[in-house]
Amino acid sequence: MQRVTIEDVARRAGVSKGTVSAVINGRNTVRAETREHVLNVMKELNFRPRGVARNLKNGELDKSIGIIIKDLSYPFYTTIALGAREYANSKGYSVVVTSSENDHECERKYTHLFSAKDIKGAIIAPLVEGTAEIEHLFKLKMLNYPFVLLEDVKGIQANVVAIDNIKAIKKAVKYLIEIGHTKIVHFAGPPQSSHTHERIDGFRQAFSESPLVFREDMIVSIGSRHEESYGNALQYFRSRNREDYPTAVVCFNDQQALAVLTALRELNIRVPDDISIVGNDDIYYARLYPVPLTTIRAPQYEIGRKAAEILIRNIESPTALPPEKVVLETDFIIRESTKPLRT
Amino acid sequence: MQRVTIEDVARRAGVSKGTVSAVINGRNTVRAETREHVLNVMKELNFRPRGVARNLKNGELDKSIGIIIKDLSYPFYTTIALGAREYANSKGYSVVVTSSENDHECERKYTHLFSAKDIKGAIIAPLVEGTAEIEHLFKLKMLNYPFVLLEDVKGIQANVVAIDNIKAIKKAVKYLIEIGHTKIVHFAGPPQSSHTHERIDGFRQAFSESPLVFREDMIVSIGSRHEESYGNALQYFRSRNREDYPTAVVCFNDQQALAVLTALRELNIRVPDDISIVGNDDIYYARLYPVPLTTIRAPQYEIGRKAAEILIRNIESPTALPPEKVVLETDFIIRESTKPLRT
DNA sequence: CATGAAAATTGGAACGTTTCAACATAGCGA
DNA sequence: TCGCTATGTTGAAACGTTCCAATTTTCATG
Repeated sequence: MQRVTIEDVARRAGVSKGTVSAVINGRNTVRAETREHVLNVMKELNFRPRGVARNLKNGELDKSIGIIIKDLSYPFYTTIALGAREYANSKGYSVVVTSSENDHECERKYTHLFSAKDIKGAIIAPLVEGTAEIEHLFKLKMLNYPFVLLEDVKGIQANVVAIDNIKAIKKAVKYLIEIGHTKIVHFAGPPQSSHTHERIDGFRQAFSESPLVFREDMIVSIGSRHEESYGNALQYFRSRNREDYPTAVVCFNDQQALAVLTALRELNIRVPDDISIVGNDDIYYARLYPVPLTTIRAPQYEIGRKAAEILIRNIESPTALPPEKVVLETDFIIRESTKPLRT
Repeated sequence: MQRVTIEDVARRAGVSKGTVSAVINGRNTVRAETREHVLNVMKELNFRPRGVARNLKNGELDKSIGIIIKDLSYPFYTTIALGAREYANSKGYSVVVTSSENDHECERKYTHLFSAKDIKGAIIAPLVEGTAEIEHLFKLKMLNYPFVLLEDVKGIQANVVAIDNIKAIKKAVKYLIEIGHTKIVHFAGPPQSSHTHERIDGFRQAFSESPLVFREDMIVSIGSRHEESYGNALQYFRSRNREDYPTAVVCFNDQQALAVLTALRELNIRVPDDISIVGNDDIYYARLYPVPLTTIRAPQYEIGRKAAEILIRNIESPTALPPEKVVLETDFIIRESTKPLRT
């Protein structure tokens, strides 16, 4: 079955291609009668004009950028997308969002889609599991396709907008130590995120810079998806005696922290009276919780905005620009899920 | 400044267009030396191949659909998007998401973008404020561009996947009446959503089918964005005496309900002891709240999946299909934010 | 009815790639 | 040295639109 083209419509309607084109584009040079007739034929043949061919002739008319995030339902990422959207809109760009849902193949597929569709550039939250599934990023470089990464990826020179996870976690842990906690645990995130590893490093470093000693069992990998972290958290606490509980937990992110809070409620462990909890990201919903979460605030909106700014600068530059790397500051926000240890 | 084309690269590199094309596409018919050289020239000229031209020659290679939601940070919509994504992926389609953020102009712009980029079809959560800002939908129809709406839009024949808001709200209100409530109020949503109007209607009808009488002041429009609803809710309760409080509130959606809960906490009004609260949508985060929200569960995932199914059927059909309209059932989920009125 | 202006229509070039048959070259064995 | 392959490279046609100068048709007017 062949694609229906403007030519088929023209032939069937007994007019020229030019006229059909004029109808499609709503030009007022067409007699009402002719227009009607052509529209009918279009409908009859179920003719769908090929956007691609229209664009080709017209040159660059649309300005658009794409974002590939990891998890469409995690507000951290959608807020970044909204920040990017704000800046992009102010420059006349449209923004389309796409989510890899932690699947490498999807990430690859979407970078391809973007360049194939002439989306002018991309902001990518890259999956960095293991070593080198970054073939597709090299391909983008070959095509001189502008992109900005939201996490550093080893082995590739590229624009990056990131946050200083190590510094952020260190600050949180040091605070907990200051207010008297010694039995502190880090619930770590999924292995395919560079955030996970950086946060673990920060946790370690905080200890090595304190009088306390770090032990391997202070790092517990429980994931960040709700069901998973909820289950793991339940199991973690159930499998040990009350006196072996940590007095403070630093969570990988707020989503995980909410799962942990849910588990603790289930177990009748009070926050912050029995255990202090620190989140990470400062997502919107964590603020609404009746015990508002102490957390590390990542400037999500700002991350998106900055990434869009760099991206658009690169898109609009006629010459290749040297890669930029921006590290944004986090804030440590003390709310009500942490409190000094009673001694 | 002219666009750099493959021809420029070829000329500068002293080879033919065909060879440059072969390099770009990683064909192994090119001598390593030649490849290097061409790549260098590409970089030097900052040559970005035009995806559009590549697609034109190749015909239909990509399968992709787009979704336009209203609010990227509201989980109700992202969950729908994930449902659509699941089905679409199973059929080999990519999915790009876009958000109108309640702006008509954005909605229009994105429908245009999708058809211009040959995204094969769209799922649209339409803004239906007032009467007829639906020019762009008619344009899509003219282009025989396949789309599915997530709310009914008056005046246009189209595929729709929706939920029965009226029935759903009636069920909730009747339940509240059954368990003894008489002073019930509906906090209504923003005017540009058809959900708002349908839910108001449902509320009214529940009363007209009960012994109780409906009064206009039972409908209070407080919006659904957090800051706005939070502020309005605070003001609502502050501006009247305790004995005039409703004993139950039916909220427009869960996001609004969470804002109301926050306001009530602020005012030391207990839920459900002083006031029962019913949400709507059953978003993920409302479940985590320590007083899990009684709510009307919209089958978000299913909505997305069904919409994608209809959309793809239309995309793949060579002939125009008659519009389909699907209404999905909601569940009324009783959790802990409602309780019988003590008498 | 002839005329000229206005309105409507036509058709070929152009957009920037890919494709592929044809051609050129290099390397090798006899 | 001469074929013969295998390997590289070329260049014109094709993809499906839009554009626009040229042409035809319509219509009002005297």
